[in-house]
Amino acid sequence: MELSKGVEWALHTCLNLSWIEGGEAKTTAELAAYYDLPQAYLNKQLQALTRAGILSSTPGPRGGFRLDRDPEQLSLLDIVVAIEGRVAAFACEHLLADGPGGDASVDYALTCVLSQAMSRAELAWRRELASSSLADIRREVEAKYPQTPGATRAWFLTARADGRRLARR
Amino acid sequence: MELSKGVEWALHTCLNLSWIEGGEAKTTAELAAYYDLPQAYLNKQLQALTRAGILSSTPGPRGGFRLDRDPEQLSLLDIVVAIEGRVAAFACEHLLADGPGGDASVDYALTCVLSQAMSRAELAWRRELASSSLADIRREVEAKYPQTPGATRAWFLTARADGRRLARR
DNA sequence: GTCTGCATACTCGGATAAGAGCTGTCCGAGTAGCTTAGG
DNA sequence: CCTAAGCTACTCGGACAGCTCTTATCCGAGTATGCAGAC
Repeated sequence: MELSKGVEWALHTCLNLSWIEGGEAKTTAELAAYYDLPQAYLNKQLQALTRAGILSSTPGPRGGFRLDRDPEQLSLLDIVVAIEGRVAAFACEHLLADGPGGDASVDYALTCVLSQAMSRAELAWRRELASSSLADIRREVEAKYPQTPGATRAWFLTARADGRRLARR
Repeated sequence: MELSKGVEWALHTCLNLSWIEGGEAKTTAELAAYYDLPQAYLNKQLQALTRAGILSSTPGPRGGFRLDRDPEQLSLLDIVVAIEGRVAAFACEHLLADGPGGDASVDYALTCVLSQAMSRAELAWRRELASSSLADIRREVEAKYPQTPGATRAWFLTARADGRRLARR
């Protein structure tokens, strides 16, 4: 039970995109170069975010990705689910159905006490992630590290200038 | 991000063992037959539980596994960790260290706001699992399905009688 | 009858394959902008 | 000089391998039991 690395990348990339906000799209190459990530694989994650309606993409020159949702309305859970697909689903259906006195017509996810306990834990996890919006994170970072937004913006400006070099990676 | 099937098996098997309690050890074959599980693979999970000090094992004839800890002192988290090993650890260390202004000497797991948010969620999950002991689960099952403990005990008695047949599986 | 030694069968334990999913990579479809030729 | 068509280069998107971890299996080490033989 390990989270994909893509989740980490997606979270930080969404945060960076929320600071850009020039209405300007950022390419996979730029976003990957920021953290020195494999370009093509990050692109795969960005595709997933686009399918989920979190980012919007435009092909061709001057294309790239931009944030397509209000950070206030974008929770960490949205991002995690977009990348991971399904989340750890724990259900005892087959187990109890195959045991003595098992009944295939019963939904054991609802009756099994252990299954319910595991679901409560999973729910607590989801609730915690759903309670933090990207805007919350942004505010917290700005409070702790006031220079971060400006530094990030500046980096991406120079990156645009050096675009040709980045593309060679 | 999917939990091992072994977690589910381990939870139910520990619950069953807590009902047996005759001081008598149950073999992998018996425990596996109860849910019609692959014997050798369940054995692997039981080994992990033994290494974690949750079960105790005795080899040879009349051997098997028995619960080696007070159900009051055994949380669901203990069992999950025993099977899964490590739990979903989310840390942004390498990511931020490789970014602009990254510093290899900084522990970003403590400074990164996103990492902290993810840790809070994981903590909520662990706390929820740690708050349920096996004894709690047992009490709840006995309240909802009073006949279950007796039925389980009875099944394992006949299984002992039919031991030879089970071993052929 | 009782004790001792041995053979037997049984159970766990770790070492060993097969499959699924995550990780990483590459090339094609489509588009914006530049170039160039014509009016 | 202005316009328009074509070309170029750039970017996303999905299809294609490599690798780690989960799933599944098998055989060997060690032990309690039952039996046989001696005292």
